[in-house]
Amino acid sequence: MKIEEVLKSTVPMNNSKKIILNVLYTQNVITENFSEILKPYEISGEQYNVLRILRGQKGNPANMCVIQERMVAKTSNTTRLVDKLLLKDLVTRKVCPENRRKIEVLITQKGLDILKELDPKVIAHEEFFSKNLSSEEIVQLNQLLEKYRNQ
Amino acid sequence: MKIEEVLKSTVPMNNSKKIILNVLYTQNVITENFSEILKPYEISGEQYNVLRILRGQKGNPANMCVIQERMVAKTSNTTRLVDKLLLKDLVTRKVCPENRRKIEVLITQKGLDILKELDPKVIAHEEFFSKNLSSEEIVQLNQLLEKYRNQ
DNA sequence: ATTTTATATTTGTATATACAAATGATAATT
DNA sequence: AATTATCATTTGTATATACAAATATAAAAT
Repeated sequence: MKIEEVLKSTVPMNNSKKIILNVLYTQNVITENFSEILKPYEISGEQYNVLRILRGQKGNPANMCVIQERMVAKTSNTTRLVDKLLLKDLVTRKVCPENRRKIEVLITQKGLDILKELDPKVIAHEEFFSKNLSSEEIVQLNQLLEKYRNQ
Repeated sequence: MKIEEVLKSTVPMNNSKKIILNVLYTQNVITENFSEILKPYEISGEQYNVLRILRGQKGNPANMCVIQERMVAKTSNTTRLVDKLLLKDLVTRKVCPENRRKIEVLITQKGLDILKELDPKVIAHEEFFSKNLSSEEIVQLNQLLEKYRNQ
């Protein structure tokens, strides 16, 4: 559906505004769809993001600032996100012995197990949308978004 | 910047995942940039969205459910958004005489004045990003996002 | 050695969002 | 006419987010 129909726009809008609304609305659609997948596991999208970052570390601990700079939403409060994951035993947290300002966060086996169970569902989610596009269009969309962002 | 660089990804990712992350990250960049514009006016992006919907009504009142269905984020709590706008005298709210379940929300002159003052800044914001693309690319990006969303 | 600056993280607080339940009004059914 | 169903909105509550201030440690400067 075109963005004007989605938002039942009464006034015509130019293509620059349409991109903004299309990106915002598409993000909403993606996020809501993904939340449904995560619901049975009782973790939020942001918490999932942290777990993925930790798994990507391949056994090495990540500090809070490393997690932060790899998050999609850079402004979210990493401390409290890790708090939530800690309560569910999905991560461990300890003070870094070399630099006691830093915190070392590691994903637990339980965390890895949940990610493993989620993996096929996450791939299905990604393809649920991208299957509407040809492989050329997929590449093109990524390029256009990256070009669009570059101020 | 490519999305892998932005998120300092250690593991390679396929293009379907890249689209998800590109959309989510681009939304964040747009929203943060726009919040800066709105900051001096002390309204949030969602509140601005409501004001735009009300102006689009061209003098006709909008009910809560009309506002809701035209919002970009359909899940936000319209009642409380309108509460905030009411406190700042940017809208009026009264019970619809024909159907007392409904609420009629109208933008005030003060609301219209703020929108008018914001208009050029909003257009500049839209073009700040889209200026990176040719007019063909702008059309293409809109088409791809719309096609991508269509399940 | 002490002070200053920079870094890493946490905490406080106000606001926003998500979702279910409650309220009140109208329409449909018996 | 009374009951039930539907609709429109609000409210309660728990959680999330945004942003500034506080804390604690380390490094640099005096």
